[in-house]
Amino acid sequence: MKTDYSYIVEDLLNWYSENKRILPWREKPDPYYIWVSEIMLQQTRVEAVKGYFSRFISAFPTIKALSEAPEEQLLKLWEGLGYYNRVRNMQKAAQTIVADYNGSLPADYTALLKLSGIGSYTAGAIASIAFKMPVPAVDGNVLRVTKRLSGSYDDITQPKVKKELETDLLAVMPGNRSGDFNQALMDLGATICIPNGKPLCDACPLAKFCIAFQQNITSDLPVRPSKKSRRLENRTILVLEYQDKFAIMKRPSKGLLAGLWEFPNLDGHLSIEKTEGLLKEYRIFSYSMELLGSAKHIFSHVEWHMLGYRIKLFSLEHEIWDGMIWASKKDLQYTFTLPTAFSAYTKQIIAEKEQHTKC
DNA sequence: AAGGCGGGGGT
DNA sequence: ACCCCAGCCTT
Repeated sequence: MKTDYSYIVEDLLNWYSENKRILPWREKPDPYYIWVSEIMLQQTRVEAVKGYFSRFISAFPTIKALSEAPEEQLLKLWEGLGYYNRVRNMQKAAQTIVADYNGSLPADYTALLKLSGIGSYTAGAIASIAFKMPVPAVDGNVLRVTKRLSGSYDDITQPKVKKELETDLLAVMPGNRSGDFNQALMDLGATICIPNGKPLCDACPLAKFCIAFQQNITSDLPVRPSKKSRRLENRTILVLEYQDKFAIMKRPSKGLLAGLWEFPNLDGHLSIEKTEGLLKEYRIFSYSMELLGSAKHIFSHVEWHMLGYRIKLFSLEHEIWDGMIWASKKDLQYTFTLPTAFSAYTKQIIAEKEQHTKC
């Protein structure tokens, strides 16, 4: 079903000229900056990205610098932002750009789309904002705004629905201000036609065109089927300490939190007795143990209920687990990337006063 | 087409 | 609790 959006263009652009948000990546129209911001913004709110963007650009001022970065440093700069494959894909794309495009992003929608981590939304955003090409950039904001405008009950999780909208918007892209048009839809979605709570239709420049507003059905749109429920996992976290260093291990290279570091942890909630038994199996006899209490972390599709033990070793004669390393407090702060899931335990360590074994 | 993949803020 | 966020990749 085709929908005509030509009637919104002028009012939307006028509204954007007066009301656009001031954002760090809007200060200089460098395609590299636009790209970094768009990757960070995938499924992530503007407010969360602000603190990461400038630090990342300072650390890697050019695509070449990004292409050569050590993975550990990349992940550390991404720590807490989530969806860590985004930054690995971005580096892979940076290497392609250095090899195939002389270190500059191609001003070509199809070429952008082929780069790792760039889908139809991000290709459209870079092409229109950085290169002024007349292509749409359809994200969650744009889907919400347009489905309310047209009063459509389409399921916006269907790829077909997004493709149709891209076609409809392509037909009305303003040739001279395509980037502004795309960003206007997103700013409107983020500040007026908001996702949670009542939209601010009184302040909306498009209310006079909006079917959802006229029919008072904004709270029903857009339509998105409810998500699958999460599965619960109980885990036991071992904060092993020896001479002011802490045991950490690298997670597998695939799956949840791939390649990040973590405290040794086990499936299920282990009692004190079970944990003592486990330590005996590993031939650890000289230690003190303290119950750290529980912590919860919610991912989109899993929920961890964690129980922690702080175990201070008084002697260490042998390896405990393959691949385990001992990290100082500074290493935990500045070098290794630990997911936020463990923050209840890491924060406690970082906050402790420096221990002085001497004197 | 469906599911995996983080973390946080709003209601 | 449940919602969704400047989505993309793999299966």
